[in-house]
Amino acid sequence: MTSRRIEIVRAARELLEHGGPAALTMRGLADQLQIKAPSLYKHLPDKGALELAIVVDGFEQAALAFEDAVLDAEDPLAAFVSAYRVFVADHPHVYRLMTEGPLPRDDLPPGLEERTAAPLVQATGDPARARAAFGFIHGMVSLEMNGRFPNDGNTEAAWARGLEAFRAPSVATELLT
Amino acid sequence: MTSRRIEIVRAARELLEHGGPAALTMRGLADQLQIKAPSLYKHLPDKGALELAIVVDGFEQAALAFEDAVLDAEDPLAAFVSAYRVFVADHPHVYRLMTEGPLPRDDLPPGLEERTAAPLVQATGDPARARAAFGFIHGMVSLEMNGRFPNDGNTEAAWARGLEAFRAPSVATELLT
DNA sequence: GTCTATAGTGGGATAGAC
DNA sequence: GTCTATCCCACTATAGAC
Repeated sequence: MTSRRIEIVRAARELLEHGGPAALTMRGLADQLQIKAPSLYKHLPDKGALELAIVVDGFEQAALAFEDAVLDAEDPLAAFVSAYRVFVADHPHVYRLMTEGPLPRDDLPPGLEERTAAPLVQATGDPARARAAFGFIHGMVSLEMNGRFPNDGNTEAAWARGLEAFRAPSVATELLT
Repeated sequence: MTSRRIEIVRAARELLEHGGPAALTMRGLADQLQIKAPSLYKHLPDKGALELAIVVDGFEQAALAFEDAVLDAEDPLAAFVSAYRVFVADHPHVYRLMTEGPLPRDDLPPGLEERTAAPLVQATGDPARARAAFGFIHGMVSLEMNGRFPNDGNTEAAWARGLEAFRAPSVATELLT
């Protein structure tokens, strides 16, 4: 029924991923679909709805990837970070759209944000540590994405430091403190 | 001689800070200065040069603030973070311009980037730890700026965790390990 | 579901006179 | 250093026919 809408959103996402935000225009999207721009408005109220749909898709895909990564992992935080970095590397512009600017929480499917965050909370074992880890991970991928780090060995070393700092304490470690 | 250019850049910065990136247009800037838009092009080649000038100003101001904060501080990392958060809170849109997208390194005054980063390297005592701390700090301020965190107590707790994790080891601590 | 035609807005930038 | 006049571009979105 609304399968046309799904096709449109998927095409929009490809356009965004390949050409960045500047490439995501109603005209360009219509061209890609070999229709005319005004036809899009039969399926979507406006451009904001299109961007929101891309963001929701992104969160759903990320949630699945994170859940899968943490499941049965020996080191859940390392597994989470690895999955996170893959997601960002594969869809940098979608990630930007998901994280830059305010999040339209009221328009997101209920529970989606929490679901996406849950694997990290599990991997860190503590809400405050999860938040610190989230800051670290988001900052690192953002800076990497924008080419902010020299290409020496220090970036991987920095990742390792962060993992060490925010990993949920193991039983053995807890006995020692 | 080029004092007019300085006035223009300052007005542009105010426009950006108060109205966000959408408010920074050549027309709006001209209005603010009570001149006509084409006159701006006698002082600046194009809009890119204007944005670059704002970014350079931002780095210089940040470098000064960071250097001053770390100087003689009992806890240099805490002092650095505090100064960093103040800078971002005071100039969020300038900070965005400075950090989103690639950095035009070749057009920056030589040494400015290094100078801005130096206080953090000093406060962490190690390049890899500095990079991890930078990731953490940038991620935290970005997420705070975009209203990504619930307004519970966990955000300040997360800041404290990060400080603890990336602080340069004190002599006393080193003797214990 | 798609089209044509078009409105309406806003933006960056140049030429050439004063 | 500023002006007027203007160009050219791109975009979102609507009305109404097929």
